[in-house]
Amino acid sequence: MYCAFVVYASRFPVFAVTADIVAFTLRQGRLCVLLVRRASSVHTGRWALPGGFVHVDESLESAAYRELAEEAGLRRGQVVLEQLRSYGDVGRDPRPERVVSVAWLALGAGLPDPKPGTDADLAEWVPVDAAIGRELAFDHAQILADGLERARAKLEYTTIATAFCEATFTLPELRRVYEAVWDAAVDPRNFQRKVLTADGFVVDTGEVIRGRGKPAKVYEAGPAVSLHPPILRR
DNA sequence: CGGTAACGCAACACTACGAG
DNA sequence: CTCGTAGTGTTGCGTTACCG
Repeated sequence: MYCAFVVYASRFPVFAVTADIVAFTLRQGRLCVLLVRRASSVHTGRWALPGGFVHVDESLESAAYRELAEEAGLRRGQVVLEQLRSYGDVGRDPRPERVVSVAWLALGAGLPDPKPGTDADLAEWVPVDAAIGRELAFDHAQILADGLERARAKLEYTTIATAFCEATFTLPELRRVYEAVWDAAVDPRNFQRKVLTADGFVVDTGEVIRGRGKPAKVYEAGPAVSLHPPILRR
């Protein structure tokens, strides 16, 4: 267990560290971000990104996973987690101590409705355009904007888009991921050619899924992590 | 028949590069 | 420098296929 009362004399000012998470998922074809309504300490009642203080005996990454679990009921394995950047502007937190936040990007496919926990009385998936319109606590609007840009850029150069899909998917489903994250239309003809020429992006399972039109081929994520050549935004 | 997906073809824009 | 060419990427059109 971590000890809340550490008797320690430092020659340097003591900083507090938090982990804040920009968690994205797709719901009804729209890119949504996880927001919680703060129930404790400062900015009570304001919407914010899920997050909280890092314990002295846990890693930064573990703290991010723990906050996702505590504030939204999300488990490891449901999301892929990547460090976004850190935020340390003086005065970014109204509390007396200096608070530095290490922000994380979490991506997951069809994540379930969040279950609010300790530090939040309400947690929900909010379409990103609506989330940007809310007055988020702290500098979370900036963190959200940075996370959104990171996610958009990662779709260009990595195979991370498959993290928004189920284990198997069709090319139109994958294309709708790009369209939702980029908030832009993607040409189906060119998209298909780019995906299939990118080495190891997707693997044909040999199955087809019968929907309204011609049966769509079913693919699964390939072994590649980075995209060669990249699929660029216009 | 209307809607959707896969596919083939070709025109067009843009860029890089070497020859003159 | 200009010009022609090759390569790459974009866009549009038509065809085939399949389902409700």
